[in-house]
Amino acid sequence: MPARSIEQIRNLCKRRGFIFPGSAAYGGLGSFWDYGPLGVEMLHHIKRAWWRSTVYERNDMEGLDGAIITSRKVWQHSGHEATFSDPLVDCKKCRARHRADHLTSNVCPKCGSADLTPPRSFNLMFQSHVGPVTAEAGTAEELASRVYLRPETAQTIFMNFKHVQTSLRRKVPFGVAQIGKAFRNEITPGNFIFRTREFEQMEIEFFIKPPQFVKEGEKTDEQWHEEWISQRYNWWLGLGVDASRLRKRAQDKAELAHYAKATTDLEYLFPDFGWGEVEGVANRTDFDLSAHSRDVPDADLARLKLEKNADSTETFDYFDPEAKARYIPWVIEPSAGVTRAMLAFLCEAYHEELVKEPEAAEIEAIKTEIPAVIKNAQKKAKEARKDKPEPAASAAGPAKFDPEAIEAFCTALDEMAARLPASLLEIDNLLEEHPGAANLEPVKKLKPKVNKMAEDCVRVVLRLHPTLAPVKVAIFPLKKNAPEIVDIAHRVTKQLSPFMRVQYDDSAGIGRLYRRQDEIGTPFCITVDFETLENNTVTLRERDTMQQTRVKIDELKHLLMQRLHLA
RNA sequence: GCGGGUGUAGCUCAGUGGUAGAGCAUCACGUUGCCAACGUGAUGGUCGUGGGUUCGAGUCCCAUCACCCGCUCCA
Repeated sequence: MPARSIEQIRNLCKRRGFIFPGSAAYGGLGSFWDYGPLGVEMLHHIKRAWWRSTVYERNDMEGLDGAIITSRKVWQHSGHEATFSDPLVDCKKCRARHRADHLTSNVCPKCGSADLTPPRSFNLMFQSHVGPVTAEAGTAEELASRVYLRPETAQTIFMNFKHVQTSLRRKVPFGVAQIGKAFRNEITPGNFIFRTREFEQMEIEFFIKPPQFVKEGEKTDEQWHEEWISQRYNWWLGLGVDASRLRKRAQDKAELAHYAKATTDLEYLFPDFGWGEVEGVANRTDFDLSAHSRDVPDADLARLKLEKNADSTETFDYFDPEAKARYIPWVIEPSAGVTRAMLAFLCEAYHEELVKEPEAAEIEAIKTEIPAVIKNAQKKAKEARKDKPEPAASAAGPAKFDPEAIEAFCTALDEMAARLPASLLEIDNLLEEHPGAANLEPVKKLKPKVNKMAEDCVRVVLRLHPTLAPVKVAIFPLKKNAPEIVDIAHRVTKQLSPFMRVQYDDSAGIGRLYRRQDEIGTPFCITVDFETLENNTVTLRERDTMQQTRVKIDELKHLLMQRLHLA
């Protein structure tokens, strides 16, 4: 069972050095996060896996790394400046939100109240200025020096379409991949690293023939779109996401962005907030390249609802030597979030498992206690049903005791109790999370007992795909007071270090050392023991199965490189 | 931005106006022959921040910030 809540992931991330709150010493800065030693490893692995699959393993892709700070003109002509910045006012009384420039007076059109917030600019782009500027906002001088932190990496790919095409002598169809940071001043960030104001994208602009130039037997824009959707979908599955928690969802007409002919989102089923977009694959047509081009036929401008671009010095077209024609290519854009990917992979990998049989006597004690809890709960449910006409469940909030929830809770608890001890973790979770369990006194008494027992018998393990694991191998001496064993453990560490991230640890008993590594998803642990002294073999312990095999030290590197997909 | 909640040691939390606490974690020493062992000791907190009430504030009041939940928003 993957993570039950984002909170679990957030705690683990902080405790074990994946992700820390940003600017923490000064009280934190809303929704900015710093990636710790393990987080940065994982980010690198995600990005490398993406780059390998989209650039190295194809023959029709090139890479790019564009500047983050970009001319204001880029975003004027891409359409972002206009669509990203409305001055809005809120009515404090009825909470309706209106565009300030649509108001005819200082009165809310909905309820007539004059109690409005001052207009706030909802420009989602972070801006700055190049050079020393003292000019007042909005003046020609200020606008001339204004720059934006890119809100997506895509536009810098468009700006470089011709550079890449000519310098690498590419023929359409081909694509350009970019990984990099993007910034959006989101009104409502949240859900840990799911929506943040600073984030990282992995984007591809794949340039293809416009429909009218597609010949018999060549792929249409729709076919390319489909191909990329399935290509990208499979990438997620290949890195360990279960198909039951990953879906393709085609956006309907109303949802589509102004530039897109079609978009399919890849969504992951997160705990707490459910399906969330981790990647979008859009058919952007020739909108973007046309928008940045100087010479575009009027008919195309009209079709794309674009103004003529007098600022641009370029036309982003392509001479097709076969068709002997010049055209502005269409674009398929697979655009994934690095940080969202990390959250999805962590949620997917998080598991709590029973690894020890609980004490039979304690299980019996709980078994006898549960029927009493159920009986009491049912009594409460009955009382609550009687009280229902009371205003308990009114606008003030949900009732303290919801009879239906309580009954559902009782049914579930009864079923689980029959399956003890195997269901210990489920019961622990049920007592903690089920709405029907809230506020019940006997539950409050039972909870710590179950929780304690569960904690004693459980291990937390990140079943990360080996490619994504921040630490690949941990190396322990079985006994840290045996110098000859410690010595070999150090030597093995040194031997493997150039090829993979390894961790040497001798600061606890062997069991604890294993658990620590399980919690950060280390696929393999190596233990140097007394047998090593006799025959030069070590114990190789696997994270997922906890099984141990003996491996010759000489063969370790080769074996690990294979098992970790490094060779 | 609105409503509700939370904020005390690295983590989980206790502490209802009178000397800042526990468990876990971390570190050191000893012990330890494979899945969260044990002993001894140590480190660690201006109680989110700022103001106020009070002889005295972690505790009461005001403001502010951050996070969580729900709205709103999300080209």
